[in-house]
Amino acid sequence: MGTSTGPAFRDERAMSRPAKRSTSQDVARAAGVSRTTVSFVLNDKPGLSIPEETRSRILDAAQRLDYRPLASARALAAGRSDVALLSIPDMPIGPAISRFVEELATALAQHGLTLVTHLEGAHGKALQDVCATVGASVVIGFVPFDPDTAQALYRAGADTVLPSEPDDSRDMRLAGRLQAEHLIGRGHRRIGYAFPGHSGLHQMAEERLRGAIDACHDAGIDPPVVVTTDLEIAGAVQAVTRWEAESVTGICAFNDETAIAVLAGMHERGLSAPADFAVIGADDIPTARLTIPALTTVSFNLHEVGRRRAEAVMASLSGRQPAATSMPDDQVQVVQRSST
Amino acid sequence: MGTSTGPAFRDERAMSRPAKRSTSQDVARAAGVSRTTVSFVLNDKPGLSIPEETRSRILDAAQRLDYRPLASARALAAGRSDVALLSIPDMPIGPAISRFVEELATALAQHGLTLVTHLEGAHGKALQDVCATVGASVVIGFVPFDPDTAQALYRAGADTVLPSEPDDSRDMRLAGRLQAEHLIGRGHRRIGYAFPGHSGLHQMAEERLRGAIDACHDAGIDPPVVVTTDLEIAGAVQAVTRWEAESVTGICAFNDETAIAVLAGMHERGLSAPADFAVIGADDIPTARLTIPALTTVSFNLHEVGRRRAEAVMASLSGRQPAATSMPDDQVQVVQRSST
DNA sequence: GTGAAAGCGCTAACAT
DNA sequence: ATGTTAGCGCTTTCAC
Repeated sequence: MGTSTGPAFRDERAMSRPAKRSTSQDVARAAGVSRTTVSFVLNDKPGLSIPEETRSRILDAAQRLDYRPLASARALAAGRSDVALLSIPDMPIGPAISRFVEELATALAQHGLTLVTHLEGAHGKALQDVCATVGASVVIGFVPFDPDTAQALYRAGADTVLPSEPDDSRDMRLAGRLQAEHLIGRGHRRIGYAFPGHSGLHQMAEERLRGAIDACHDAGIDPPVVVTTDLEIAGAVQAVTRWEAESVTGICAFNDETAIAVLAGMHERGLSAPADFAVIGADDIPTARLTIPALTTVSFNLHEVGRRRAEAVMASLSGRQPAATSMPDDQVQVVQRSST
Repeated sequence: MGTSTGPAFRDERAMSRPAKRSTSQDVARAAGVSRTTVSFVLNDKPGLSIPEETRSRILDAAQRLDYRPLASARALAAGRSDVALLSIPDMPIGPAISRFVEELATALAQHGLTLVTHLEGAHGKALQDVCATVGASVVIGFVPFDPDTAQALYRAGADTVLPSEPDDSRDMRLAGRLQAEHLIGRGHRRIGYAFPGHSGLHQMAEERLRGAIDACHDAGIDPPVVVTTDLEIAGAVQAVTRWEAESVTGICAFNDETAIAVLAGMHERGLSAPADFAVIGADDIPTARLTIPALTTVSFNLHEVGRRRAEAVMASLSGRQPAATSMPDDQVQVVQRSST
């Protein structure tokens, strides 16, 4: 293809790396004002009345030059950053979680925060290092961080770390409660609970289980027969066998995937839902409606949950009290399908 | 609870926000040297022979003060950052993807890069803004970005954007090819392809489908009968009906979830695998072994894939050619279960 | 080998 | 209303 005259030409335009970023100085020059004014306009600093003319002239220039403030410089100067870091525990990520992340990101964006996520499952980089590296001013977890970790995060530069306290696990508890109540409402008096095998899920699972236990207690029946069920047929069969022995008739699964395992275990034993056992999952993942039979499950209004979490973040950032959260009724509810 | 004497006391220790971060100045002072030296030691600048004594004195001080360079300052001064940003398309995230992310993060960490991810599904923040905000010097996508987007990313401050060209979609293609070859190898001469309904998946799906088409071509049989199948029973039933009409006997599904939908559609029609149709998925998600029957699927060695991708990133960062990638045989292969 | 000094691009007092 | 100025914490020439 190439002639022997020299490869230099090709390389010239090989990587079309465009013009370098433009600086606030460039914008100032282009608009015929000083950097200060540019800064004021672009951050529309309150308490300043800048002539519409100047303003639009600056905005124009910025637009034209595709100016984008350099994050590091801005952060350094301002002493804060717009980055929020979400730490996702080492757990199987499913559609439920990603939906939540998206909603949270969207909600935070409306407050000017940019969300990025870090998976705890990745080795080689501790959360506080990540926090420092991206200069996050907010770090958000699924469950409260233990004090040491939180401390480390603050030292790594975080302004606020959430969730700070118990409050936020209410949704989790509620899911478990709804599951059990649903089963109890349909006449089941002896409940089983399928607990996930994956250790990253334990904390969350404890909360959901707690909710189920509470519901049983309130209904005056025995607490659920808890059996660990990982995502393998063999284990599921064992679990099912155990429940049979205990005369269980309704099973709450930690989540939909665990529920699917239960269903598989039942099938293996020649049993089927809802006749032999009623089973209810949680999270309402897309495949929940594709199981045989379709899975009754607890569905979260992720949009609302994300929004609420974002509220909490903003409140905490501005030192306010995280406004009393609305009743969660519209945030989580069971969707009845045929497995119960 | 509080007396009227004043709430000040409680607030004092309410938030145990620890001592402020220590600066390189602090370390310098504590070690009795200048900031320069601290910087040299901590970044162990090459070509400098600093006495072991001084060095350890500094390292000690840094340790003791839990010193962590401020990312924004470092980035500003050095003109580069250690942040890599992975953009995940708007698609249902599953265990496969999260595993990949973890592996990639781990591999990159070994080269000093910190990976964070951004979900495209989140509205309100364009990728280039996120890139700028976190000061990423590397942006990684699943499929090559279109030129405009890539351009925007460079302007947003990225040093390198990947994947740059076709190359990286080879794994995708290969998955489709393996699916089809598996079916063909088992005697099927008329193949169906279940294409995902979710638009975020299309690009990837095209690649996989391409691989299947190639395989059919190589085997001298007709290309697959492609039917879009989203994650609903109704659609799945239609798809199955179509395949019946076309005398298809083996079905490649874009991924395991789509395969599950196919299985559900078949069940609804009173059909079952592998007798009526053989079906093969892709990704080997945890629930693939829990379907009825257990799903034959294509499994990726995510560890290897992640590592290779990290190599490519490092190569591109240092301007090198992305070393010829090893044969992919050990990176993707079909795992035979009972649905075929 | 180590330190002094000059910025990196931006924000925020403080002038004007 | 706009410009001047002084840093933010760090890296990195360039002298010593």
